[in-house]
Amino acid sequence: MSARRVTLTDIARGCGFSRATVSLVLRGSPLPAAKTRAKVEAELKRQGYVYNRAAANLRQRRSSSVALVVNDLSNPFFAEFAAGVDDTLGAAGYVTLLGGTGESPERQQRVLASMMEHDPAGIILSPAEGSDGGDLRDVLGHRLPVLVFNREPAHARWSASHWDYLALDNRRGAGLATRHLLDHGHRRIAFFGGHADSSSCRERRRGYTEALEAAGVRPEPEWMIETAPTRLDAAARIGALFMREPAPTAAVCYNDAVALGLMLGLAARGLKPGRDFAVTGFDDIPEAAVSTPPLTTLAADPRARGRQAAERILERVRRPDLDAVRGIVPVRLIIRASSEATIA
Amino acid sequence: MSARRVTLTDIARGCGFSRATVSLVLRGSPLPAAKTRAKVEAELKRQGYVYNRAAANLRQRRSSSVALVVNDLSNPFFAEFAAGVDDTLGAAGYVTLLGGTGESPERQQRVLASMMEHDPAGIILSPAEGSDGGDLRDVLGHRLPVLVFNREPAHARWSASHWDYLALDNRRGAGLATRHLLDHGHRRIAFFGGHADSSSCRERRRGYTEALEAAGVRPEPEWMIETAPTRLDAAARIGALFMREPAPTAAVCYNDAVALGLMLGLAARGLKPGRDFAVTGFDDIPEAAVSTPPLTTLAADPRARGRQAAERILERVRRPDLDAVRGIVPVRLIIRASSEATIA
DNA sequence: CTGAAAGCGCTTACAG
DNA sequence: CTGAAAGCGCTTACAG
Repeated sequence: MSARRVTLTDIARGCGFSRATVSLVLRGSPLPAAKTRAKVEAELKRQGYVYNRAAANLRQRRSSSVALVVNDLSNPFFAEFAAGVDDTLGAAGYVTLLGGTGESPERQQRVLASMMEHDPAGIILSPAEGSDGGDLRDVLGHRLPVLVFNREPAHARWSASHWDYLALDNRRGAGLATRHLLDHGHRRIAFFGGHADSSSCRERRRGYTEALEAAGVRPEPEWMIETAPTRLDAAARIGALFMREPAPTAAVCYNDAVALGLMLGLAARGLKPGRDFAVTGFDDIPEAAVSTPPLTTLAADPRARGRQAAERILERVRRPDLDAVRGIVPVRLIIRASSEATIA
Repeated sequence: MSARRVTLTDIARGCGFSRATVSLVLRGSPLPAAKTRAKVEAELKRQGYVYNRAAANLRQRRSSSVALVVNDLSNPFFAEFAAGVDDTLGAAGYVTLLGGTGESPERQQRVLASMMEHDPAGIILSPAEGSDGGDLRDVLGHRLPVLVFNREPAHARWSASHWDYLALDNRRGAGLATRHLLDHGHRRIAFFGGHADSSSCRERRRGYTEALEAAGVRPEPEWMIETAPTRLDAAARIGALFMREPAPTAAVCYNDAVALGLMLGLAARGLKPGRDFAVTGFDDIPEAAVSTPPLTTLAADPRARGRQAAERILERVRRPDLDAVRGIVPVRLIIRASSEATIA
């Protein structure tokens, strides 16, 4: 099973050249003579040589990996994002170091510390909910290009730094959804789901509030309802919408998972979403197209976002002097039956 | 931005001990005196030292990574699997090297070659469709613990080797679905979707055929219909089911994506799945629970499979002499409305 | 209990 | 055009 790994020294011995010459051949230098190159290459093949990139990186003080730390890989939005990141990194000759945090800031610290020991060239981080900018700074240091995706960690120490930031246009997206419901005649519109202390939830609530106010509708604080951003918790908290008469006739949901949970909860109460109550989501996960009824939502093309994030990080690896950038990605409204409920 | 990284030598200088002593402290050896340890640890903190695991691995001839190469991360089944793998590897102090192949055997060869240069301790591979066992052997060599998940590559050179294999009980799963439809009174049952040359499709077809025969129903070759294992292609090929009278009244589908595509196609023809035509899937992806109607399917808990795969690989890393194992994972039938169509 | 020296598998000036 | 020597950041016998 485990014979010793073939090294450059074995090749040099095998073909009678020095290790330096073999190294030059390996990396395609024009220096070695064609005849030398051919002999070395034959020997490489003969012995089944595999390049040891870790050793090369150590000597060259470079890195050929980028860390991707993601809050929840089982969410299709982040899985697509990860696929996009890996596409672009792979094409550029980098390998992706994957780490999942399961939305736990403590676990995130451990994962990041472990990543740092593996010396990545840069890091793409979709922070766990409740991440603290100071803690992140402590573990990531000042030396490494970092791109933060999707959520802004709490605390100013972070924003004062030189990290890139890429996020969806949450405010405008929620505004689009809210206006869409207003256009269908709704006036009593709730904002359902999400944790009020997460940056994306705050921004979406803001877009919702602004759209209401622009239409002359006064936002009702009781109708901003917090839930965990999951289907289960959303379904459990649906009662909060109907505490008082008159109840809302529509809800802008924090994301698709929440919207799907809300639709299940409505059905359990004998209300048919899309007919008796209008619902919108956010993310356009695959389930949105096949739910009952299909879900009106906002699409952001997470795979393309992943590619964009990876390109940006590679850019900063090549040019560490580059200024940090805040990228806001447009989202587009996908209109489906869940929001077509009309007002009696 | 980029001051030099702090090394063990810097720490040794900073606190007046030798590098050897600092190294012992770092790795928690009992040799250094408590007082020495305290001084070294203070200096480590003061300078913000980060361990360089690549250098340590080089010296120790060990590896602290495991490669995870997956055919399609945007498929929630594999995303969950990846999350499970990463959970277990992370808890054991390993980092996950992620690589996606997009179902292309050529790209898979490139990704695997790149992984090999990063010297993983082992590799978990969910092969791209059409993978060749010989090609895999060429790039992976004989030295590395390998676990193949979900699909069996073509060619005997592979099976003669010492790789672990972990797959769902495709045969029994398809048999369960087929018997379920037979129990509902169906006799004209198609097997819809998948590529006939993939191992999982062959096994599922076999389970289907055996269940029919056990019930005294003769399988109809025209009703084994090939498609790409995607929603889109399945929807496009639905006509093949209705070429000839009498047409089937039910279909065991290769997987959930195919089943969802079939249901869309049925609806487009004015047939209501679950009332006019019975459908079953395979995988229990999240969409299965929220489709119209909800999809009867087979569940295999991909996250638990990922953990299982990672544990197995770590076991073989610790004990390279271990014999290869073929693990067949049970699946369970989840009954939902899509299969409740009754026969007139 | 601590330190000097060699070595993991590469690359990089520098001679020749 | 090719080779001998030093060094990347660690660890590991071996002295003392």
